Amino acid sequence: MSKKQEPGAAVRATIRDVASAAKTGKTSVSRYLNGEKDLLSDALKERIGRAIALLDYQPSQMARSLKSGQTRLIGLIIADITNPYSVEVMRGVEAACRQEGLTLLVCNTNNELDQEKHYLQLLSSYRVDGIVVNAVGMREAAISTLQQANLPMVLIDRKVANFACDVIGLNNVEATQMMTDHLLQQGFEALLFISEPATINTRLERLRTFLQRMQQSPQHIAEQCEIEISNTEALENMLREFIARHSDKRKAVMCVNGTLTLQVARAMRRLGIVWGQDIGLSGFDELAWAELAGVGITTLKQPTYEMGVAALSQLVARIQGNTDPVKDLEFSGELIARGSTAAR
Amino acid sequence: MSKKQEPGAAVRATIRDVASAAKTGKTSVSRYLNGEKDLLSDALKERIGRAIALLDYQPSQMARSLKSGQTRLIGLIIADITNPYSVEVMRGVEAACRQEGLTLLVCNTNNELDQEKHYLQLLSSYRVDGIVVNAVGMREAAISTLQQANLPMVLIDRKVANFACDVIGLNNVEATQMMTDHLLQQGFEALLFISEPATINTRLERLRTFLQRMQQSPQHIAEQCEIEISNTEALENMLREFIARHSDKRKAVMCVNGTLTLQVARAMRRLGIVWGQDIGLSGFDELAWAELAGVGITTLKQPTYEMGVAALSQLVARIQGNTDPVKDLEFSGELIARGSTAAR
DNA sequence: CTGTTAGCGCATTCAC
DNA sequence: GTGAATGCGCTAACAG
Repeated sequence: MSKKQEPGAAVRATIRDVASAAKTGKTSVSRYLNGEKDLLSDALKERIGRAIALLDYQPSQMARSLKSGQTRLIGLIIADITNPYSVEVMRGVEAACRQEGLTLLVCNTNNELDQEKHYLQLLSSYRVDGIVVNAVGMREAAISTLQQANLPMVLIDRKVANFACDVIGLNNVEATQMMTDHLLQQGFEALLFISEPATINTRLERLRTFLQRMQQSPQHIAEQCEIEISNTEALENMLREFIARHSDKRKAVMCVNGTLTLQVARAMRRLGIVWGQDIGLSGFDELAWAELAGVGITTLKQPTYEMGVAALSQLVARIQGNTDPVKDLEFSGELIARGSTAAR
Repeated sequence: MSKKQEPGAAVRATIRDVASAAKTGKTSVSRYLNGEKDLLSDALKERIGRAIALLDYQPSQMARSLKSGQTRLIGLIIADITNPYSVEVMRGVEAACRQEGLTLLVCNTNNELDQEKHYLQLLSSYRVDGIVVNAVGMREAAISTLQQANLPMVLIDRKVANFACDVIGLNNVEATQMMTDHLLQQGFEALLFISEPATINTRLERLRTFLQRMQQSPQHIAEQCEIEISNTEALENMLREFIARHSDKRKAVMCVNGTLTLQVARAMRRLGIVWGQDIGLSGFDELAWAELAGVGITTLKQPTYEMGVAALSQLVARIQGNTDPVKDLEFSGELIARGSTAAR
């Protein structure tokens, strides 16, 4: 039973190898790596340093974490990495992690509950110090798993029912009012709120606020619909019908998020409907290409980066033992008006 | 010294706790979790199952991996998560991982060499089974680190000089020829190749092919320039001058990647230059909004998802001990012609 | 069928 | 200053 090795698996030097190569004990090597200080004689330090370089030794974080119980790792679970919104938030979290000397591990759940559960489980079992979660939904199935893993956690954008946890998100009421008021001010008379069927609080809050606001202007028409984002046909029909229904009025649509805005714009393009002319178009989430699409698309920009930073900051506080009551951190959005909602 | 606990850190039950709660030994619990099979009596299985549920026990992957030396973890290092191209590749890698029962950990280096080194080190020290890398650059600094970590690795898109490693990428020669030929066929007479200064092979190959192809049509003008993506002013000047220089000719630009195409389009918009009319516009990488930007932007679409799948597939082969000579897997791109390069 | 034992690689008392 | 011994949580031989 000599040092037989698998074809691909290289031999990893251990602390023991280094110790014997440096003709010393494991303790000194460990000290060299951590405490270091001045507890070692120069001669020993020299020998150990050479041995490490020679063997290309890398301490095993596995073993190290097992011993210490600390990983300095943060998990970020994202529902849809395809969404630029999420990516921007991630960048904020990442920058903040670096600041704190933490390392970020990102997991994409692809909007699937199974995956969310899997990653939650995984990160927990690897004993990350904390998790930032952009939850898939607020259905019950996820909740149990989330509660089960009782480690510091912060939610982003989407809340989870019956789960007490800090949440970082947009001030949806304020934002939706801004957007609705903007459309009304620009002279639109019939408004359509388009959303996906997902049962997330973000969608519900925006929709509710929209409807409430519209009730204050009974002379205007408020409609809403839910469509599967991938069902292009349904989307097209919906737009066509909305326009036909209000042929004599100035119409506008409001999309609940950026991904949807993209699909709606595409559908309009296919149908030959021109935003800013035939119809008003606006949506939540800023889009990098918003100004390039025809006369430009009006968006509601979220301070995504700052939100990411705030999420990590709150998480770190929890990790450090902060036990204040659960907080709901709401950020203000910014309306960026473009040609798609220009007044007549 | 009783069970004193830190404020935030919850007590995690260990296998020993479960064993004693179930009035049995650790081995049986371990068996229950792994081998399971039918080595356990029903009564014992019952007891253990209850104990696990009661204590909310979750085995520590740390300890488990330490013992087995296997993590079933794959690391993905991405240079710029902001780039939709990377995200699409990630989705392919992810799907393939799921297929193989592997778990993907994503790290974003933000195009910083330091971060790349850090993550490489980290993933290696956590003994992931393999790494898929979208390298920051091909400068020497990175190479040493890459070589140091001698664990299965596959490169995506960008090669690293002097580092023998499988690479999955686009067939840049073919793709560039397609794009160049397309522009010439559409009647453009002066072509400008715009790229970022980064020293990555992808850029160089595309540029080289472009210049070579243009040499075969001496009657046409070929120019090239490098600009910092964040330097909007330089970009605008460059465009203005190119247009002024060839006022009597049909002109077109070719952007080396999608991020750049976005910036170029923005700059044109600011300058009042209309693509498809004043100038031709095309770029590598498909863009979700390409058809929405004015008359549409011509792009060269890469089979990103498939590339991600292929990358993981090759990595798995290496992990399983495949020692074939290093491969260069090149995928064919697809030219998607849109209004921005329409013939007169 | 089930429990005891011995490490995986490392950090850490505690002696020398 | 330095090193031997112990245990983190878990798996796998090896006995009963």
